[in-house]
Amino acid sequence: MASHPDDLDLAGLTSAIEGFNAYFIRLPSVRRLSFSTLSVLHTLHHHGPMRLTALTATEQLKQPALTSLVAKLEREGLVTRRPDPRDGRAVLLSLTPEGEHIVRSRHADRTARLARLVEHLSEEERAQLAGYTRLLNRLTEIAAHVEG
Amino acid sequence: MASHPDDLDLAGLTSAIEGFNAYFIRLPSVRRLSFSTLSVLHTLHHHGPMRLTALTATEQLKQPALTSLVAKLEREGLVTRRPDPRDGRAVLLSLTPEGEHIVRSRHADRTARLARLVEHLSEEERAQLAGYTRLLNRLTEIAAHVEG
DNA sequence: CGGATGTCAGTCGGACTGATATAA
DNA sequence: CTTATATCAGTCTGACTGACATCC
Repeated sequence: MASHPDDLDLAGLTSAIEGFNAYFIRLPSVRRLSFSTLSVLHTLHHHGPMRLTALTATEQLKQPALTSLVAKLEREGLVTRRPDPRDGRAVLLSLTPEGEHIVRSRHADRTARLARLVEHLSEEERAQLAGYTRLLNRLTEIAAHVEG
Repeated sequence: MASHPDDLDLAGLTSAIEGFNAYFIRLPSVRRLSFSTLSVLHTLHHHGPMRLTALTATEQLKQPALTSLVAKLEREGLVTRRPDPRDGRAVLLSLTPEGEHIVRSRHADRTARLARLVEHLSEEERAQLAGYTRLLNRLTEIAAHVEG
């Protein structure tokens, strides 16, 4: 007799995600980059050019903190700031090629680390894993709609 | 003809995990607790009593930073410090009931948030998701062996 | 003028390096 | 004596609150 779909153990799944993340998040970086810096680079990479206020919504920082962080990133050549042609008050932030490089490089490192883990899985488990990419993207999409 | 197991797109899966984590990590907490604090509580919860040096291995902090962080957590009643009976130099750290409560409470919040997302999945997707728990735990276990 | 966007000033907590006490 | 464990002192980065300039 097949198990009922509602047997899905949400607390157990949550624990599994928490445990895997504790491993997956840790990523020694050559340059010492703060959590906030990496989060800003990640957001700009996926979202494209955006204004400072928009970043306060996704990052966990207030406006003044972002002003100084972005100023520092500009000095380091990771982010460019240009005035918004449509709104004289606003500035548009984008990644420089070097900023893009950091995001891609970290992504590549994570992919390589994941590859080393997957080597130890069975054929069956690898096949199962392949289906989770789509499912995770579904969940992220749903999260974007459900929350803000 | 079934697709070959090696069709597993690791870069795509990595992106999916990164994207989902960007959502899953964010968790507004009533008390203002730093990332490091939460990580220490999480580690002590899962590992049980351990000495300060052992924490420097899992957390991304040096010894002096942990000394002051733990001192603060002790003042706040989240962690207890007692001398290691087997080694006069060392102290053993454990969570107080209140420290345990924080970890459990955050876990419960994440479970509840996940539940709200899962409501929007089809029966088929929910069934697929159920298998993910075991697979993630496998990967975490492998990671513990592969890395240090 | 009222609301939104971003910056400036001052303060504070949290992490680092380097040096130090104590026990194995 | 040497090594390991933890702490103390001083410095610095990064985030906050509150006040402010600028543009819609």
